[in-house]
Amino acid sequence: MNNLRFATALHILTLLSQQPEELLPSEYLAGSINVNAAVVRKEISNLRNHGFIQSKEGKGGGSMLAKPASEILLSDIYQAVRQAAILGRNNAPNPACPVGKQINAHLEDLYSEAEANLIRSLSKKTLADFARQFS
Amino acid sequence: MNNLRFATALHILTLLSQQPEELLPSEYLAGSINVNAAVVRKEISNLRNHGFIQSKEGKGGGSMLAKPASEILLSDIYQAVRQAAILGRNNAPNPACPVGKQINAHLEDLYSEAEANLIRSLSKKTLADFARQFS
DNA sequence: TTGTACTGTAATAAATAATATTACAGTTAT
DNA sequence: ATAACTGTAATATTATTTATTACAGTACAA
Repeated sequence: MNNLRFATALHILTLLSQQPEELLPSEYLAGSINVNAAVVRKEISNLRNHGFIQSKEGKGGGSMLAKPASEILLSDIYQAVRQAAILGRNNAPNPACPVGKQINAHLEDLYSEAEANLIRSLSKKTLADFARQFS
Repeated sequence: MNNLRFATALHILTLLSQQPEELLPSEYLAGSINVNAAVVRKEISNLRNHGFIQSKEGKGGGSMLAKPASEILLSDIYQAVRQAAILGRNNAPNPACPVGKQINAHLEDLYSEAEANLIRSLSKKTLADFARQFS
């Protein structure tokens, strides 16, 4: 997660939540976020697959929220853009070493637990809570 | 944190905690972890700066824990290798947009809160707790 | 006092990952 | 038809991470 995806996704969703009746084009969203429109469209595609957004093609098209901002948890957004374990990747340790042989299993346990805690804490806020701060 | 540093650091410290009286050379540690010895020495240097490890140069030298494993919290290790916010980086959004102008401040708040929760959860386990699983 | 086995550190290279750019076929409104 | 969009893929660029190499410095031990 040393990347821009969470910030980008949340930015997109915040903008959409402010005009929930409007179809906003990707160029407009990209202009506010200051990234390339193709990047925005790719993230929108992901968020759409997760059911947060619906889009319309063609002239006058764009994207809007597919459900109320109050029903989208920040943990849902996190999980939609999640790519790797929160505490990082593992090595490929030496299986001939007693520690090396077992460490990845124990690291995985630790990572899942830490991530479950993170998700629990993010699930306490909705997109609506986050977006409300901007009005 | 989409990297190997947390896993590497915890692996080093686990090995050291198993032979708390011995000076273990970086080549040996690197062999168990299966990374380059220079990488191990660099991480050791960082962990030493944080007071977890002491090293001895020269023949017969190596590293050992500088304090009991029961006094090293997993959150301390996390903080020693931490490089970026847990939820990722921010964009450089358009300041002409009302959302773009404010979003980074709100993201920072969210990141700090999430990170504080993570640290709290990691602080409940010590290196000794983690290493105990291997015996 | 010399050889051996280490550390500490830096410079560079290589590999991997993330992002930007470009392009264009397909869709819809007018 | 034309214009304004989306969806998606291919490629290029940039950034980040890791590996490699090198070597001066330190300490032990014969």
